Amino acid sequence: MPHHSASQSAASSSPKQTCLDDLRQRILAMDIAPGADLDETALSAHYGVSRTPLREVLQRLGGEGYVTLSENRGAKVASMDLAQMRSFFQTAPMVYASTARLAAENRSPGQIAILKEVQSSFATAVASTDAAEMALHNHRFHAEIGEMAGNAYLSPSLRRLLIDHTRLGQMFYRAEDETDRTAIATASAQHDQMIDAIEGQDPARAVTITLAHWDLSRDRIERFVRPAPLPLDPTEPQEAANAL
Amino acid sequence: MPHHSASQSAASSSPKQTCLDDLRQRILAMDIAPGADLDETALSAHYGVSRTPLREVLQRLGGEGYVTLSENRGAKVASMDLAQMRSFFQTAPMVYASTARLAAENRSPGQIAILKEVQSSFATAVASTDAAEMALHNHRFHAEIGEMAGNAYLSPSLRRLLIDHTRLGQMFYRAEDETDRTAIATASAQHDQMIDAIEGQDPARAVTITLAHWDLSRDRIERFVRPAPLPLDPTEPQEAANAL
DNA sequence: GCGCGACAGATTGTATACATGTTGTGCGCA
DNA sequence: TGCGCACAACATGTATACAATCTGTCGCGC
Repeated sequence: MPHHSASQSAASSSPKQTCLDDLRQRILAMDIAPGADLDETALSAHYGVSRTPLREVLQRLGGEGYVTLSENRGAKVASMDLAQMRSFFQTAPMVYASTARLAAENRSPGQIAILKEVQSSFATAVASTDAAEMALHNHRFHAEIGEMAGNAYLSPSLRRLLIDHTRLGQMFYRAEDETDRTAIATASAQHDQMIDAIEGQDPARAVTITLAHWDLSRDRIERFVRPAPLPLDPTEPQEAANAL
Repeated sequence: MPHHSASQSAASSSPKQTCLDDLRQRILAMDIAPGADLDETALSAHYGVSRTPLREVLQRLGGEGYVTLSENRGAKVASMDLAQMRSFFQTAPMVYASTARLAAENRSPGQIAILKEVQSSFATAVASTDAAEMALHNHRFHAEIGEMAGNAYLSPSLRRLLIDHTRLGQMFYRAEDETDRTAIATASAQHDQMIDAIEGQDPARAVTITLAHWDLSRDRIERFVRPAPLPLDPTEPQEAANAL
């Protein structure tokens, strides 16, 4: 079996780093399902590293919240049970808003440049309707805002949130109907507004836009979790029922 | 050199687990200073494990925020520079308050029992004026409230905050004058009140007490960072200057 | 005398072999 | 036929040997 090449540009880093990055990406893209076991032997063969560095990678992914480790029972991809969903919706707006505020206060010009580039990649993915790429670039976008915030005490929670948000977002970006496509366009426009607010060091506006962005995302996710009921009158278009 | 035995009861766990727990404890107690390098060979000899599991322990501590890892340059104990202090003070009240609210909402009876036991140990340490034990039991107390909150997205930040709060607290608990001793007694009383509020499922009260607890702690820490100036009139007692 | 480059020691990173523990299977027995 | 125990196959945990990288020092040349 040939090695699974990382889809990103990442050029010439060590095989261990490649493995780390690729596993993160595959988990985010739900290429590896939540709850799946990660077999050390298989993965080490796959990435062409021995088990020793691979296990270190897993330990690290464990620390970042991508996987859960249990003694003598290996690593599993972090699950996304419904009990956690409640926590997710409770916690996300607070952490996102705080991060946006801090990013607007502390951002450096170099970081603005990076953020714009990431957003450009995101827009490209949107144009090409590549769901996985959208979700991944959206992840990078928000992770970069986390970097700007420069708060070592807040970022661990932000990272944990973004993992599951990205995985949930796969469903969002994969959607095909017109309403969803509009929502994605809105989300992209909000990214541009966020860049503006952060670049202009306007914390209040950055928070406002971020919360609007969150509301949009939350609505889409909830719509997915609780999908449109079948129309009571089968002759009526489903869109109407969905609008409730 | 004999093995550094873990001071806690932890009985018969594996040497690797002992190593993990002991390193955490020593970092929290500032027995290993912030910024100190951790030598793999020396530590593996010290704990009687080989470098392989020791490195996994370090990876894990890295994920938890106890140490920072850099490529080909080993592990260092997480530093506590002044740039981060600002973030610490900004972030702590929000995270602590949110955690307290959730703990009051979600706590289970079994967890209440644990919390009371931890608080009992804390009170014992206070009575015996053992600074390191106070700080460690205080850590466990707040970590247990984090468990009660049961929010996987908030707890990473809480854990990161508690690490540095405990390290800063070493100074607090070590203090010797009457004012500080009163503050410690107040802190302990607040713990009892927090248990009450959480047990009674009163989120608002839990938050109020938690914020008061934070304010007390913050004042003590600031007092330490900006110590009392030498009295302009050397004949006057130093306490007066401190009161400003 | 100062700076630069090469070497040596030390430290980290990786691979492989082996030990330990877990899990599934099949046989025997009630 | 159903339950339980033993064993085998497999996966994880650990140790040791080796490779690669970094760091400090010495010596050479400018």
